[in-house]
Amino acid sequence: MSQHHHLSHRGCVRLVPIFNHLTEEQMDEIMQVVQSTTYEKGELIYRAGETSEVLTIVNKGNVRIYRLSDSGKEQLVRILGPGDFTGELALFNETVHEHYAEAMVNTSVCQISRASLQGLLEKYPAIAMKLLQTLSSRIDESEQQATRFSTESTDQRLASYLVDLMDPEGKSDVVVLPMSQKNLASYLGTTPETVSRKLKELEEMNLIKRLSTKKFKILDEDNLLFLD
Amino acid sequence: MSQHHHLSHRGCVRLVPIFNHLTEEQMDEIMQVVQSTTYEKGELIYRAGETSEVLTIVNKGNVRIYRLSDSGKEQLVRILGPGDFTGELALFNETVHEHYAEAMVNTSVCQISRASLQGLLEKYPAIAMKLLQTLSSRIDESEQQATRFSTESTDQRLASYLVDLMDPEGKSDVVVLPMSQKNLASYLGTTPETVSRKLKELEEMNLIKRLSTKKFKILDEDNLLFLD
DNA sequence: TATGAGACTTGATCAGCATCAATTTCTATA
DNA sequence: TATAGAAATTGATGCTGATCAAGTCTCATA
Repeated sequence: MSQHHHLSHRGCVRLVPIFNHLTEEQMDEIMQVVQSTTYEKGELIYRAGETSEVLTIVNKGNVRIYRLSDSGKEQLVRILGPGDFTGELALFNETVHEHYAEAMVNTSVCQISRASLQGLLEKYPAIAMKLLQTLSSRIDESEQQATRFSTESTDQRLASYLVDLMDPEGKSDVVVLPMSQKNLASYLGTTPETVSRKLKELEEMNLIKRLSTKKFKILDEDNLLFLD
Repeated sequence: MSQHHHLSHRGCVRLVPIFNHLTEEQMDEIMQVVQSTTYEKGELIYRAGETSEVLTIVNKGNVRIYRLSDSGKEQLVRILGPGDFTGELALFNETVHEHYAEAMVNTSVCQISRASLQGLLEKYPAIAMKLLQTLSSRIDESEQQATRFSTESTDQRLASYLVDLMDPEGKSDVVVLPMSQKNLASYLGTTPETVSRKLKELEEMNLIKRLSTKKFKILDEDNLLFLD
């Protein structure tokens, strides 16, 4: 693991929703206690089974969070971008990680220790509220994902995913897959072969149009959500 | 909705992990701000789409939390018992509920408003830590559930579920299904017919033995987790 | 710009499980 | 304890999507 301590934690603190509502002075105070670290593409930030004393916040780059099922199959849980954090389970519950966290590209993160965070929470209850908000939303997303797995067909999951990718303002009907079809398949709980076939089907039904390998135009949002 | 305000909130506050680490005086203080309410069997405590200002803590009884998928199918998310709480998404994020919460039997709950809770969090940061712990664990459970849906067969999910039911001390190898096969099917993302058939298969493989309708003896824990 | 490795596509096959339908068993309550 | 309504079982059938295999395409790098 390559660690470089430098002075640009500023981004981290300023970036994250859990801190960026604070005043300048307060953010400066937080910067005192965060540690900056970088990881090379492919490096693991943590592994399932390890303990840890820190919350990890992505500053620059992307991190792939995945799980192994009891039977050893890999499932992509989510992809972190700048401002997202991970490691809360091991941190708050003082247990081991259940995930693997892997840098997808060269990535810089900030880390804050349990003790420091606890101090901040006591001093600034607003931070706790932000954390509670974020975690509640994550529960919601994860439950929604579970519900989709258990009640919807692969077509529908893929179609919902494409619609979710559209920018919420609806300004653009062009979406770009943020990951390979292999990772997408893992995220959607299917295989790369099936993703490829289903994308083709959706195109044949004139619901989407492929613009390039990873770029698609959404032609008919309503019917995408109404498959079957 | 039948609401009875009475004086026995005591149980609620004493019961929940998020409060029961406090001193007697502190718990008394909290009792001042919680409201007790009862729901009859079958009553909805809240619906998806509603807003709400309260966190709901189960005092006595059971509450079924379920979701509807985009296409309208019902999925059981979890079942609350005494000490469990719900409503955090709508409360913390000031959005609408994404769930339905239904009393499975006559149930009494305590509710605490956003404003009161916020006050408590500021005064007692330890409560925030407990909430963060609980929510982190829930994320973990939900992600694990999603992973099981996406990577494991119905047999395996059912078998894992039975093993999870065993008391963690491993003192007893007899488990009792806490819900109907219909609800279990919904929880596991399958159909009642399939649950029935798979239970029969597991019994024919001598991995479990049915003692009564809802009671099973686990004969071979290791192989239950090693199906295939 | 050549080349190899990984990403994606396409085809053929087949197992798992949903669905529909018909009983049988359980259980709450009169 | 009788009985209706719900829950669970069992059977028959068909579809979805996994798997294996054999390509083709893309792109980073020498």
